[in-house]
Amino acid sequence: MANIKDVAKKAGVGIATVSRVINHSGYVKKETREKIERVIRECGYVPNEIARSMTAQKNLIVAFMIPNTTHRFFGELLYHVEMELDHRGYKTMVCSSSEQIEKEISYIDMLKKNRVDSLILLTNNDIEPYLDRRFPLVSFDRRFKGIPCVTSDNYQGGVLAARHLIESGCRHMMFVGDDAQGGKAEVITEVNKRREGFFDELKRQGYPDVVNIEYPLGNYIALPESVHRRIESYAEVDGIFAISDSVAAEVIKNIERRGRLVPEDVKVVGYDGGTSFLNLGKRITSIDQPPKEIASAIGEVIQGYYDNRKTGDRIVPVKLVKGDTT
Amino acid sequence: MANIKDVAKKAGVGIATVSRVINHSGYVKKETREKIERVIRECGYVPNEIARSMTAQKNLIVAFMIPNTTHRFFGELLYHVEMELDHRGYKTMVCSSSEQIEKEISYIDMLKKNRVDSLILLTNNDIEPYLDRRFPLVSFDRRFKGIPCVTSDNYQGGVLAARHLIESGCRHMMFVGDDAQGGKAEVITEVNKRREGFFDELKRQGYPDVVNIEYPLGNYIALPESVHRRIESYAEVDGIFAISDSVAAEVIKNIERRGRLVPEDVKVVGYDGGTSFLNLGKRITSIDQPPKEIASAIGEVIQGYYDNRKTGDRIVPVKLVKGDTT
DNA sequence: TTGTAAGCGTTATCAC
DNA sequence: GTGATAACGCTTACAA
Repeated sequence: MANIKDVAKKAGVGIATVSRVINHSGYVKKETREKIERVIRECGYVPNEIARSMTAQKNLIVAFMIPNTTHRFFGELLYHVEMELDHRGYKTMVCSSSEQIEKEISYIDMLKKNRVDSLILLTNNDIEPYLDRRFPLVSFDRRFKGIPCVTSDNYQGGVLAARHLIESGCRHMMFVGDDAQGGKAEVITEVNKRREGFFDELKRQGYPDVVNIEYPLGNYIALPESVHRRIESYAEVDGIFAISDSVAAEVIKNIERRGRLVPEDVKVVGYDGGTSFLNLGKRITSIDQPPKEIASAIGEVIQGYYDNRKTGDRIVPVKLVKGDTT
Repeated sequence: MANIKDVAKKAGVGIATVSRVINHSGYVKKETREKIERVIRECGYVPNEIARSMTAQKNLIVAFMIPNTTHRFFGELLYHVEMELDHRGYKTMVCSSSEQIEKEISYIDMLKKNRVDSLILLTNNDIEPYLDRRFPLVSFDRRFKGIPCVTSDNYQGGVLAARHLIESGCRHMMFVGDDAQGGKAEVITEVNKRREGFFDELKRQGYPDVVNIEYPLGNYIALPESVHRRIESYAEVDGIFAISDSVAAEVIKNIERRGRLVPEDVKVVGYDGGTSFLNLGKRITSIDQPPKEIASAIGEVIQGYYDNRKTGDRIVPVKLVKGDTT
């Protein structure tokens, strides 16, 4: 591959002039420029980005640390984040952690190594001790002191779910969701606010007795059989708010397997929305947290770092989208 | 951040010695090494990977060009590819194309720019003119002359689907799938072999009349209403093979909406399998193409390039996994 | 064993 | 307008 030196030699100019041409910087006589452009075309020269990163001291790569890309919402979020960053001229490095803190730490280390410029955090592990605020960090759905946080309005989502179930005539409510932090007291994610908002609103509206089904964070896909048994032991429950659409889908499947009908006997609201469960037989009524807008907010924070602007937290509004399960 | 020079100065040695220590290369006296290691620890020195790439002329980054990460199978495949590559010491850059050839071309250009070392191709566009065989390329589900191809055994998948439907008592078969190449004659993907295998096997077993519902490639998610109408116009059909699980899900939903039952009236087989539709109410009988093994095959090809070994095509076996739709 | 110095391919600062 | 030349932070001959 030809490099800038070859081009300069072939064009009979200095490398600085070639650099000016490819960067559209500084003054270059028209003829010189045209000559150089011709040579560049002739030898198919393309500037080496590694060398550029070397002098620029940055590589325009953003790492996205994510539990997996298998979970529907994560896949969607990644898609929009990549689009957003690409649009802004940055590349996205996927970093699936499989929820393992060791992998997460190794991803965080990429910042020191200059492998990536910045990092988007999405985790339920206790990585606080590994975070160095001197690096450009953004966190999704989780507060770390001094690090900008992007999140959907989880609390409001819980409130909306409560109101909707009440309006739909439900009287005995239940919340189903993992405890996210897996018993680790240090870890509190914004996702917990879905539960809080739900409980608070129900209390305000005169429904103080809500069943809370909480279980350790699993693999984001299947719900343990024991959880299903706990759910069905509350025969009077007629309104359920599940922490995510995938949990909702599992819950619905199980309820129907036991012979009760959704939404006739039990109504179910999930969280995530979007196209997540578009081709599921039954469309889940869900609190819609728009991945595109979340990605856009994340993009702004990242851009802020590149522009030496410090940005604050961003809470993205949610709305309830009615489906076939309420 | 401290660099190798700082470390050398603080330790009172030359930078070459520090380099030897961090790379475990060459001879270094024990005491010198220990001294350097202490200094490294003290000032938290970590080698700059950009600079390393500069000399190494490679950055250990692999680009994965993929239509999107929203489609369940793609999300899963990406997950396993990233795991596999990470395991081998390479980083994965996600490159969602949204099926746009312009984006794909810009991703291919990253090779020339040294932004990535190699590229995994997953596309239905006519990118043949943009591929330069001097670069390390791997293609998934698509043959390009001179480029190693990893694919599941699509033909065999079609055969298995045909046999299963016959054994399940179906007599009037249908294939439903996009034409992938969108009418572009130049583009023929391996995915088409699902159709071929299905038709061939049916013919061999004495079912020459198969309905073929073909439509232009869309967004991988929703099936156009017109396609649903074409499907239902064949009232005698009792066995359907869909090109993917997401298409199968759409087809099933529509059939049931019109009042026919799956699998009682119509049996449906999809393609992809895995955990893709795990939390769908009804589990789809599907040709399982294991993303983990595909990722592993891709990893081997990539590794081959780094080791200066040329690898050949890899066809990953598939199997039919019975669900609730047949 | 260890240090000096020449790359790696750019960008940017100076003189001219 | 333009061309040397010094960074950028590392690896690796080659000397010592």
